[in-house]
Amino acid sequence: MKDEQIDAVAKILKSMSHPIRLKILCLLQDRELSVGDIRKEVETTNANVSQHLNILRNQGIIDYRKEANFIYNRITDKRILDLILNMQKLFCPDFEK
Amino acid sequence: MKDEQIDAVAKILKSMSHPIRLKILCLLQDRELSVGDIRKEVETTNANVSQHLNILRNQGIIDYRKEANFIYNRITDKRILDLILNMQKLFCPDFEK
DNA sequence: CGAGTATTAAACTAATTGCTAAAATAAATT
DNA sequence: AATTTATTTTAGCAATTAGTTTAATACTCG
Repeated sequence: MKDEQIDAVAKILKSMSHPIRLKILCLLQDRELSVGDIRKEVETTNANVSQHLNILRNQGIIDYRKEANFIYNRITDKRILDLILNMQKLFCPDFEK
Repeated sequence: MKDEQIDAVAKILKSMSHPIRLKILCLLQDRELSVGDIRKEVETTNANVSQHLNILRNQGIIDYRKEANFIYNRITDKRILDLILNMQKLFCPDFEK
């Protein structure tokens, strides 16, 4: 890897390396969810979820769609889905896909 | 992924998400290197390299072997090698293996 | 042993991060 | 229009992290 690529990948990993954000990404693997949906799973405040989503958005990992007064989030970067899948295979002994 | 697994994986990602540490891991993909060897590639101080190596050691990602007054570092966790390979494939368009 | 090299540890500063609470925005419902 | 629901933004604080410098340790070789 070139230095630029290393910096870019490190940034991506950094944005994924917070437990709440990693969990959000896992939850969004196969569906889209609103901030409130996520909050129910993650045990924190809406504001906090919103902030973490923002970090993932700024990194270009997720995108959203507005419907009524809900915002539905989904993963846009196919490579992230691939990476998460790989991590599940590697680090979760009981993972099957 | 279970919450425990998420926390564990997040910790691993965090330890890999610093540019210097990610570069160290790339350098160690197929060989072992001393602190001095690494410093030459990474453009920082020995003390700084040493600190980063320590973080990776504490995370159980790398191990070392002592010979004379050199310490040779290598990656011990096969899964990390796998993960790095996957990241190279995903994020480095020109990567072939 | 003593000089030189490699590595680690400690102390400190500066910068970043994570979280909470509160205020602001936006849309739906009454 | 006022209220409710959902989300975002802001400000502030505590905690963590990164990097520099300095000192200490470990080992080799002459």
